[in-house]
Amino acid sequence: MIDLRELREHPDVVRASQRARGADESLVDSLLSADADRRAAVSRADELRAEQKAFGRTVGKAPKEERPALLERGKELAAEVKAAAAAETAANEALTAAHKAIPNLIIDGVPAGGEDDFVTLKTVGEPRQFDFQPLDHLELGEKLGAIDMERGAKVSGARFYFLRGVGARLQLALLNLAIGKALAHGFTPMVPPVLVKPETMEGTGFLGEHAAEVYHLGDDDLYLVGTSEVPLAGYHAGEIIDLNDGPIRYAGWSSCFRREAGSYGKDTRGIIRVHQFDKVEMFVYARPEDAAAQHEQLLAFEEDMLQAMEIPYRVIDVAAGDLGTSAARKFDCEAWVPTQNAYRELTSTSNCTTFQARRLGIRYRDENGKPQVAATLNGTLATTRWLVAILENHQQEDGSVVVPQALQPLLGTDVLLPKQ
RNA sequence: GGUAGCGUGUCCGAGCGGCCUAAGGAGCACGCCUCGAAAGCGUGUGAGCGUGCAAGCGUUCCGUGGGUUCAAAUCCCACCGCUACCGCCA
Repeated sequence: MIDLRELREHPDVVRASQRARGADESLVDSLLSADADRRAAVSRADELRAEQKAFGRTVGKAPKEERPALLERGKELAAEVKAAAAAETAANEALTAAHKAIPNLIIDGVPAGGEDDFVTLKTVGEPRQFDFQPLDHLELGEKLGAIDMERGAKVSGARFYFLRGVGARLQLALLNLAIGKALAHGFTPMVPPVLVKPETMEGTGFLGEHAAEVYHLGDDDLYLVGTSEVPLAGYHAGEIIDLNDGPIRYAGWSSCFRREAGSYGKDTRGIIRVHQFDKVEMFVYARPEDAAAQHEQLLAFEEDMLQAMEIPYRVIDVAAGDLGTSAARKFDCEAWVPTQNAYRELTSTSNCTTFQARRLGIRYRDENGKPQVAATLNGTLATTRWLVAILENHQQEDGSVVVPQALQPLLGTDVLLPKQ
């Protein structure tokens, strides 16, 4: 949720943000009037409650014979207070609805427009020229005995898979490397719950436009997380955290679950787009003034991992209309996938400024000891999808795959060989 | 899953219908005392919302949500959590 004080003082900034996102500008005026309505309702209810309270005290002190008359007036007051309280509740609900309808304010410099209006910030490495016909990751994975989609489908359905043998080991090595690097950067490793309560899922903003993406267990009213961002953001919900020693940073390792509703027919081959995958995710709580610098750092850590995998990639500044509700800015790293002749997203880091923390009630004390809303950020350090880029970019003509140097100690080999 | 007990401020803990604007203690902060410290003494010590330039004022918050009442931390109902015991279980 955006800052209402900011909205009252600079509604034009909010309008401009909406415009850049291609979102509805009139929502800004709806929110302004809902805000004014609520404040009027609060004032009225407060006044009536004060009157009732004072009156109630006089009843308590009054001599018995005067009470019946006073009780009469008391009942009237009670009815008025009840009505005013109901009006206040309604005004609050209307405000919340209008408030949730507006996505985060974009940061200056974010490109306007939709999915295709991103700006490429840099390109690192050269796409490799093959002197043979490269295989796609699934063919390679099958030759290596690393990926089994058919049995994944047999056991669980479409978009499920087994990683086996060197495939399973490759993923474990990759995620371990990510955790090791995170640890070296001062992150606290976390293995979070992957089932969360409605209020946690709601608070992180995933039940808005992405509601159809989320698995829900009806019998228990719990949600399967699509990223450990959800439990890691919920971790400090409702708390006043201590940021005096700098940002609080976690690296979560979890399985992630996505329904992939609406993506029928897209990326149906292999493990690019699946219902379940594993991920190491960075999550940062920071003072708002430190958020932009933290964002740059998260991006740098992602690039460091990609470089360790020796994969060509580019970094894009995602356009406003493609940011999602909570993000004020988002950088994606896209790795070169040879058989698709395209860059595909491997990491995504978002600066959510105070938007997510406001909804979750995450605050810190400023230098005056006053509680202030914190900023939150997140970024990907490694996922199952990385295997696609690793396998394809490092394949050799005989179907073997060279292991990136950084993973060799973890795998105990410098090359993965096809099964005979 | 069942039964019982319990959920109060940073923490401990009293309170069991109106004087709760929440006792008392601990902790913390500041001041006095001291060469310095401890002890002692004094003062202060939450969050949200509204209003105001501000000091302040008003209101809400005693696990959560409903209800009873002129009036609820206090009574009633439901839910959640914790603890103990019983049952079941990888």
